[in-house]
Amino acid sequence: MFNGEYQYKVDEKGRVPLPPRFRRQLREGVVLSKGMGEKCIAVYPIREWKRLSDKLAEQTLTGAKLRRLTRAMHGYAFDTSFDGQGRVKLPDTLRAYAGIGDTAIVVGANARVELWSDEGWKAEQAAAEEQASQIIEGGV
Amino acid sequence: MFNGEYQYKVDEKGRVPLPPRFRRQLREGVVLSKGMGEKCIAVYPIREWKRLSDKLAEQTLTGAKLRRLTRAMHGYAFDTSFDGQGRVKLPDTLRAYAGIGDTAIVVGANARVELWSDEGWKAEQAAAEEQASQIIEGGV
DNA sequence: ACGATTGTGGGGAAAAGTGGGGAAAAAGGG
DNA sequence: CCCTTTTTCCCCACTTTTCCCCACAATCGT
Repeated sequence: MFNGEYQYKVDEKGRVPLPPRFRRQLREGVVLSKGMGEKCIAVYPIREWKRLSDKLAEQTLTGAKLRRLTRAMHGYAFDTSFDGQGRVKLPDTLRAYAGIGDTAIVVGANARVELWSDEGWKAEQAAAEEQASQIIEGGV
Repeated sequence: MFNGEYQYKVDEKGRVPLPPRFRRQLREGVVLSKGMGEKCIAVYPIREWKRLSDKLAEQTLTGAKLRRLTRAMHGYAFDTSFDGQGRVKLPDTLRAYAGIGDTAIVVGANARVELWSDEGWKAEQAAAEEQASQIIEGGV
């Protein structure tokens, strides 16, 4: 269970610290991947990643679709771990995809962690707030 | 289990490095073949190749179909290994088929590895992402 | 106020990416 | 069949990048 929002610098070597509170749950390894749909990097504990992977594998898909899904899942995935200072190196492709420059917003999102650029996160926040108010107005 | 996306140069002798993290799983030998359906080169660990090959043999397929599949599988297959620097020589036919010029994208796709041209991979990315988001939105 | 933890930076050893040389093998022509 | 030419394969070498460790300063908690 991850929550909270943290801002960190991305150093010249492309490393981003993970919040100390998160580290215990991520010690066994992490998988970086594209945030599905959103322009961010998703960080999964290795176990959670396997769970998702298995779940998708259960889907009975044939031929081309299965291959595509496999590619989408594993092609963007990158398993790694953090260094002694609790930092992970971001692969260039993912960093570019999320538009992360020299600062990154680390967001706890329940079972996963997300990494955002400042601008991306602001936009997402705005969108989320908008949607939330709509739902609340509507009577949930 | 292969994952991640890497870009490499293809040198003048047609050699492509395999990502170091893949090498241990490929040390016993690799089989290069046509990506089934897609315009890429599939790279299988020799064991995985044998498994697929056996699976194909078990299938109760009638004459012509079985022969076709067998040809498709083995006709373009090329078993080889990588050199001391972790590079494999791409057969010209496969290289031409995948449209690989002087750079190649190496993609981990679970049990196999795929080699793409820059353009081919971009196109496939778009298609795969589209489909994946549909499946994910709809299911998990 | 003090100690422990954390954010940030950087140095250095090791590994990886890239290119090329030369021997062995294969192919081709006389 | 043999010699020449080309290709293949293995190894060496250089440069860049990566990874792991140490260090300092700021912060937090007690």
